[in-house]
Amino acid sequence: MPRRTRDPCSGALTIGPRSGIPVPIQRTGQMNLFSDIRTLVLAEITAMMAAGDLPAGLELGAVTVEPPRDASHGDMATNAAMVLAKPAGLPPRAIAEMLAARLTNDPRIAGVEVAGPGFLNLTLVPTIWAGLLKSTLTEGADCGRGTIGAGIKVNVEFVSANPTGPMHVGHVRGAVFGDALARLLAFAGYDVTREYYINDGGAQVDVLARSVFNRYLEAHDLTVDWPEGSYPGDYLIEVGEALKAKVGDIWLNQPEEVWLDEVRNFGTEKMMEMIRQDLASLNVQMDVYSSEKALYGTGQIEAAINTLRDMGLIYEGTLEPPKGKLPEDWEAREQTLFRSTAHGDDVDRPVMKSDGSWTYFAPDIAYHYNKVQRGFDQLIDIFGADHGGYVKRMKAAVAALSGGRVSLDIKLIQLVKLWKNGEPFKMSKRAGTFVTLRDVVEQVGPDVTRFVMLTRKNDAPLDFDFAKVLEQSKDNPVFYVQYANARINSVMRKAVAAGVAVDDASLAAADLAFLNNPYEINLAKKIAEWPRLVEIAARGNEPHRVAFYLYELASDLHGLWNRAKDEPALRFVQDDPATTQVKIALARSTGVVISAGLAILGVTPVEEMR
RNA sequence: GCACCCGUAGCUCAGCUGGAUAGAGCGCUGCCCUCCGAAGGCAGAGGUCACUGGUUCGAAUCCAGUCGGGUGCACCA
Repeated sequence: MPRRTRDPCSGALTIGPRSGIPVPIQRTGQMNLFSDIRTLVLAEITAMMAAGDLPAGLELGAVTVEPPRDASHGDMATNAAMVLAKPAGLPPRAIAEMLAARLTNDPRIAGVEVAGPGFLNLTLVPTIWAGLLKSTLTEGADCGRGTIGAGIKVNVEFVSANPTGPMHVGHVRGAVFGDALARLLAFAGYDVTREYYINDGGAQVDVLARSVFNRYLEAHDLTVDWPEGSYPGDYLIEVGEALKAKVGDIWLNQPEEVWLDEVRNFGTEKMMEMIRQDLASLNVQMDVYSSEKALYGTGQIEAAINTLRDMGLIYEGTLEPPKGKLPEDWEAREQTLFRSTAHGDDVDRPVMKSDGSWTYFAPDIAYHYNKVQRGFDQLIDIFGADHGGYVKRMKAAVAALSGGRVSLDIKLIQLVKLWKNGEPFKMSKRAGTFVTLRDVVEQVGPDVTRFVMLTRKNDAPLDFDFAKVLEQSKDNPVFYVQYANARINSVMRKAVAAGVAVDDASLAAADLAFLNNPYEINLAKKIAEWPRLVEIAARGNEPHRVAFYLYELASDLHGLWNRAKDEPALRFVQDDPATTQVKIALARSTGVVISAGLAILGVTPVEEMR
C-alpha cells in the first residue's frame, strides 16, 4: 500500500539528525505504545463507521492491542476484526482487510498482516524504539506512571495487627503486600491512603493491660501468676518498668477497676510505638492509624447500625444451627442480626451479643462506614487467609452502607513457610524460636524481604528460605534483577571513563535510530510493555506482576549481555563514542525501568555488587 | 453439610478484562566457558492446563457439575 507522508511540521514527527529518518515522538509525554496504537486502531474504526464501511455505533470496549505471544507475529496484535465481526455482521477477515489498509497509512506502522481467524499483526517502524527510549530517558523515575486512577480515592487497609506484641513473621507478607499495592496504585494515578486499624477495643487489650500490670508488679520485685492466655513475653518487661517510672507505686495494692483503663492505654500506646518501628524497619509508612476504641462511646457504631436499620437490614431473629457438626453448647437464641444475605452473604450475621454488647463485627461495620463517609471510591482490605470467611459479610456491609457506590476488594494473604537451607524452620513460642518481623529484617534486610514476599500471588503460599534468599546466584530472583542493574551501571561507568556523555539528557538527545539487532529490539519491546503492565497490575491489585516483569526484563538484558560474548557488536561499550551512546541509551533505559519497578516494590536498586 | 481459595512440566510457580503452536526457574541430558562484571553460557527432552459438560469464531482463563488439597463456618477478635 502507498505510504501517506505526514507533514513534518505537524509536531508529530521529528527528523533524526543523522539518519534523516522520521522519528515519532510521544506528544503526550507518556511512553505507552500499546495505548497509542490502540487509539489509532479505534480512530480508524471510527472513520470506517463514518465512511459507511462499518455500521455506526459499534461498541469498541473489547478491542485490544497487545504484545503477541510469538515474536513472528509482529510487534503488536489487535483482535479488532474478530470482536467486531458479529455486531457488524461482516466476516472478520473482511473487516481485517479494510482496517489493515487504513493502518498501513500511519507512519508508525511498517506492516500489517491479517493472520489466523482475523488477527491483525502490526509491525512498527524500527525508529519507534528510538522514540521509546527517548521518552523513557526523559521521564526517568516517572516512566510508566499511569492515569487510570486519576480522580479516584482509594483506601488500602493492611497489617492491622493487634497491639498486644511485636509483629511476627506472619504479618510481614501482609505489610509488604499492602505497602507495595499502595505504591503501585499511587503510581497508576490513584489518590491512595494507607491505613492501619488498631484493634484496641476488644478483650485482648484488657489481657495486655493485665500482663503489663504483672510486669509492673515485678518491677516492684513482687511475684506474679501468668494465667492461661496472657502475654508473658519479655517485651513487656520494659513496659512494666516504664509504667513504674511513670506512676511509681500508687497502683500496687489497687483493684483492677482503678488502673485498668490507664494501663491499657499505656500498654497499647507502647505496643503501637513498637509496631510503628517494626513497620519502619520494612520501609512501610502508614498515612492513617484508626482506632477501634475511638468508635465506642462516640455513637459511631450506633449510627452505622441505625443506618442499616433504616434500610430494613437489621432485625431481631434467630439463626438456623450450622449444618454439619453442631457445636456442643449450641442453643437457639434471639439476636440482633444484619441481613447480609441481601447483599450476597450466605447467612445473616449477628451484630450484638446476647448480653447486649456489640460483636466484633459491629465496630468493623462502623469503621468501614467511616471510610465510606470519608469519601473513598474504593476500599481495599488485606486480611490473612484465615479470615476468608469474613469477606462476604464485610462486602455486604460496604455495599449496603454506600448504596453500592463504594467497592470493597479484599485480598487474602496466604501463609509464609519458613525454611533454612531446605529444612523447615519451626516456629514455636515455647521453644523460643518465635520469629518476629524484626528477626527477619535483621537477618536478610528489608530489600530482600520485600522482593521475595512479592514473588508470589497473594493467594498462593510462599516459601521463604533464610539462606536461599541471600544467595548470590542467578537462581535467586532478587539477585538476578539487582545484578542486571549493577551491570548497567558498570557499563555506564566504563563509558564515562571512555569520555562518552551518558547523562539522561545527552542520551535522550542522541540519535538512537541504530538499534536494529533482534536482541536489542527484544529488550526495547520489553521496556515498551512497562506502562501496560503497570495498568494491568493496578487494575487487578496485583503487585506481584511487577516483580515478575522485572525478572523478565532483567532476563532480556542478561540475554543480550550473554549474546554479546559471541557478537562484540552488541556490547554496550564500543570504540565509536556515538555508537556507545546508542547502546548505553538502551542499557540506561532498562535501568530506569528497573528502578521505577523496584520503587513500586519498595526495594532499593543497587549500583554495584561486590 | 455450606462458603471461600487452590489444582498448569518430575519440583516450585507465571500466564494480561477469553486470543494464535501454554511459559520461566530448578532438576535432568548434551555441548561450550582466554566472556563490557566471576557469583557461568548455549541447546534439548519434558504438558490430556485435575475431570466432564456448556457459552464462544476462539477457553488454562468465563459458567455448571464432579474429584482432590487448604481455610473458615452462632454469642471469640
